Amino acid sequence: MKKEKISMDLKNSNLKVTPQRMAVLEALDSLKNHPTADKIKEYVIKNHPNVAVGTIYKTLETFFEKGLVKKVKTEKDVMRYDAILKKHHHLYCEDTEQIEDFFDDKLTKMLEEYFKKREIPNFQVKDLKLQIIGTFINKKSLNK
Amino acid sequence: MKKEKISMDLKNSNLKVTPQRMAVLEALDSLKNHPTADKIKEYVIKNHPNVAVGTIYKTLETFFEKGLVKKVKTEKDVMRYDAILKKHHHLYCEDTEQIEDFFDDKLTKMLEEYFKKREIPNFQVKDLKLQIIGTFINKKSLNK
DNA sequence: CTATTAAATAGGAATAATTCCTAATTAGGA
DNA sequence: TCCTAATTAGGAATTATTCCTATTTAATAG
Repeated sequence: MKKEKISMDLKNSNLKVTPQRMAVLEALDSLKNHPTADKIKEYVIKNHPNVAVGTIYKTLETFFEKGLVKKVKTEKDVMRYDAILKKHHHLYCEDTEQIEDFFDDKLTKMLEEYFKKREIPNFQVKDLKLQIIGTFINKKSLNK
Repeated sequence: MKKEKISMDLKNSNLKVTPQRMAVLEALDSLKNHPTADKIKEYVIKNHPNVAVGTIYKTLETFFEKGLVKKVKTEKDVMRYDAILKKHHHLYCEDTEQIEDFFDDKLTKMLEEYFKKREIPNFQVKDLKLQIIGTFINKKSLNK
């Protein structure tokens, strides 16, 4: 069952299994597309009305420290969270807030290979994330 | 002279040349390493004590829209500004706030080539930025 | 099952970053 | 020199996030 997997994730990170943390993980699981803390808050509170906002922020920060979520950096000034841990890159829409995951093992491998050969002075590379900026071409909206 | 170049930049973007905008551009020029709005504010106000904070934010936003600066978002949740427009990538330190520019034309070209061949469904690529995450190896601090 | 205790949470106040508002000023063109 | 749309000052308002402390709770050992 899903809940058991979730509480496993928590235990593996030496975190106590609390309803609040479960709720945040559920939210992250349901809300695709890199929710803001605000969206997560909304979702959590819908199901658990008396979870404190501060708790949600703290929980997200804890998860981030333990590597259970990642933060997505954007040009906009709200932080967004990403629960998908498989290596991937992001497509950023120039015009909207949309951010999509972009999985491409060949690309990832190419980048890794590149930095195996190409040493950067005084810097040790640990992770590589490509920001692919552009526009989504939605066939339906061509006549806008 | 430098000031003339700056006011050219402004005119080319259809922006009026005002002392406030000159001051912000000067600040961006002097403050290397991706200053926060706060650092820019500090610098501007040192030289022009009665420039309003709102004006600085608005000016930065205007510059961003016109493409005179770029925004860099970090996991620490403050926006930082980047006046260097030559194509480049960024080195992010995992442990500190440090962000460095990383120029590598070969890398840039490799990525561009890759996306010329590799079409992404419903998405038109306009820009590619690599986030290189890792740690700076400072010889002096090895004995920490 | 119960007691213990360190960790986690509620609730809201405090802070920090950024945006918004309006009257006054100003740059650039006529 | 004048006109007008654009810009700015100054500060209030908003928004996102962090911080604080008394209370509660999950995990562990007995």
